[in-house]
Amino acid sequence: MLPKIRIHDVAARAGVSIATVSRVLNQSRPVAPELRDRVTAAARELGYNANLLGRALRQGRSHSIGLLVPDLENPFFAMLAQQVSRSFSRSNIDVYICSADNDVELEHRAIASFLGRRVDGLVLIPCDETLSAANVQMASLSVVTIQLDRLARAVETHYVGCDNRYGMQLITSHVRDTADLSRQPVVFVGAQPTSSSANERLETFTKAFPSAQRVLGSFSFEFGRDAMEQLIQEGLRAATVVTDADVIALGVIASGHAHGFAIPDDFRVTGFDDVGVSFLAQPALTTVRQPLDQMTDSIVEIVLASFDADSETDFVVKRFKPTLVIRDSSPGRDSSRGRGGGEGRGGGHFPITSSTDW
Amino acid sequence: MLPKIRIHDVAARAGVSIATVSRVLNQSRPVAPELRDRVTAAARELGYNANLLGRALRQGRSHSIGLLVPDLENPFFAMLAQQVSRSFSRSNIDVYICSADNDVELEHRAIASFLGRRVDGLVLIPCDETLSAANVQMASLSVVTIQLDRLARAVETHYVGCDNRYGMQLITSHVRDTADLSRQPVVFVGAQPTSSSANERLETFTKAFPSAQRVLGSFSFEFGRDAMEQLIQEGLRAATVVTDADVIALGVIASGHAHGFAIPDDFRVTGFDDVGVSFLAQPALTTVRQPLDQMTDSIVEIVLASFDADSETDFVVKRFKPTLVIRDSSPGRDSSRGRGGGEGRGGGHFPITSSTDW
DNA sequence: TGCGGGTCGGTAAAGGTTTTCCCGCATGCG
DNA sequence: CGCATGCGGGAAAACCTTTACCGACCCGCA
Repeated sequence: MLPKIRIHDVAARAGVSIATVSRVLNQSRPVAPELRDRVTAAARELGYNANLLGRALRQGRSHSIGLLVPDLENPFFAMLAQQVSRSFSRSNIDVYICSADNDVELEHRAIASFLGRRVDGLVLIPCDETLSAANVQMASLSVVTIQLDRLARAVETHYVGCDNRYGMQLITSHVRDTADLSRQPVVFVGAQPTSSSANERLETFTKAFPSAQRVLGSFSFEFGRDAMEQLIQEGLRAATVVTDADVIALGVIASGHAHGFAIPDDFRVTGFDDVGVSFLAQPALTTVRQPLDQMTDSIVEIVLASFDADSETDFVVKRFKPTLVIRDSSPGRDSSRGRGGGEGRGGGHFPITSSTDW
Repeated sequence: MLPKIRIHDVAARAGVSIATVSRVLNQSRPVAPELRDRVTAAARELGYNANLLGRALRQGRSHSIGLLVPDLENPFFAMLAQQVSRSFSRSNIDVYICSADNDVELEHRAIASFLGRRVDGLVLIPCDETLSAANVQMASLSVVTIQLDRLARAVETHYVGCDNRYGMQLITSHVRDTADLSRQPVVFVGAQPTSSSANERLETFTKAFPSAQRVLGSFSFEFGRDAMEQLIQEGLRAATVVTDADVIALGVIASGHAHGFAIPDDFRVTGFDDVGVSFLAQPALTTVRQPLDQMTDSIVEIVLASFDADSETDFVVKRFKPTLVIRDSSPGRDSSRGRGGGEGRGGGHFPITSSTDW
């Protein structure tokens, strides 16, 4: 490996002091044009790449933030991660992503590392509403911390997420309006309420359908499939299956198909999140979409604001309204459009999107 | 935010020198039991968290590696990223993930940042076989660099991937063995050969079916859908659609369904990668699976080896054999198992897995 | 009792950068 | 012509840690 060139080498080559080099490269103070040119030339010729450890150590800022997700294989978190990076790419802040692999212990290690490396901010999607509290707490004591999507309530931080209750109400209203509940009773298949999102969605569902059967597990394809498997085993032959995540819904649909049932004729199914694949499921999945770009843009805003304002500002809590996306897995009353579904998310245009007043 | 405690503070509290504290915390030299206890106690009480910037600066090692993926929304890369993290989690090396968002310019910035932060290694999935070469080159000059899945041939580095030619041959043999090609002619839908994976797969396919029609685009659901849309528009009514990625295949299937075709009766479809959702597509997708865990384990091995061996070792090139996973989108001759597909990847057991001698 | 060697603690340097502080020079104004 | 001011450059401190080096002490042995 090539010997690393230090700012000292550039200074020597340009025949100036290291202070001058630093000033030129960071434009932190005006430098005479001639020297400036000599320095830039020297830096270019040597292929100088500043040691960001030294810089960060001196400045007390690393120009980076950490993003910790519970699990990258969950397409919703992958989308979220991609979108966070994208929103920050316009600033000069690097985003570094870590996966906690759904393990509170790994989550702890990752946060400790991030803090040790002096990230300027931390965006966390806590694994567990209660067990992650200590981890989030640790983070928030050292650096501006934003909880995303999921919230460990025990500790006060900034929070950006969607209004899960509202989202689930969109679903339950839709179901009530369009399904024949006597023929297709409502069943809930969702994650255990160990995360705030799951909690809020489940709670809202239960309020709407207090006596409905509920099967609880994890946010995964496998659980959705297994839960449906179980329901069918128990003799269920028709239902409106409300889930709290697209990944689960996709598992449910797959299992339904595997047993020869028709969707939505036998089982109507709804999801949550509007993950990439959902619009090309068979049939395309009715779901609720979170405005990810707005959410992640507001994260950038919070982080940047925290840099200027040394003054202790209040914690920002942003809950974005999701929108209902009706597709064929649970069609609306005017389901006259046959087996449509070619519209997709590619063009960004969805013909049927309700945003019911609240 | 709390004022950060430095090693100096711990030393003061324990009534020892900072050297002693460092020695206790890193176990770099024996320390008298009594002092040791005083130090650990002090560190715990103060909640000391070492500044890893200072440590890295001094040691010349950051105990971290960077992983750069082209796009996290592509579930294959998300899987890969998760698996890389997992393989490294047993070592004491942190994995930091960045997305290049399919942009060679962003890829450059990300690599430069990683290098500036003095990562101990870099795992790269280059965006583009040729355009990324300069970026990979830059990385490989400073730090042990491993190209993963995709290869920018122009620059010599370690490489870990799967044998794409072999994988595509598994597919083409399977197609030849099981499809009625007079009724369902072969069509290829895949990514432009701007990445080595796409290139190798396309080339192998073309060798097997020189005169087959080919539609080229990008590794995305949307492209798969649009390509199929186009084919149907052009009058295609039945075919064996070979793709070079599951994401594309899923788009193809969706579009086929949208137009009322039956799969595999009208269109047989095959994928590549065996991404999480593929087994619960309707019908479950025939594809080729890469042994991800072996691949990422070997990455860890290469990185660790590069630490000990100061001697310049040869570049490691590992191509793992993928395995064919036959499912219902392109069933084998003995398609007696109805609409099976409930087996999934959950249990890790796949009844039909061929690993043809080579 | 004296001395050599081993053990362990402290002091200080080093790692690469930014930034404060100071100094010299030139310019402008009185 | 003298003084004040301002601009721009350099020396050195600071950020936080690890580690090489030194010195002190203790033990055992002669």
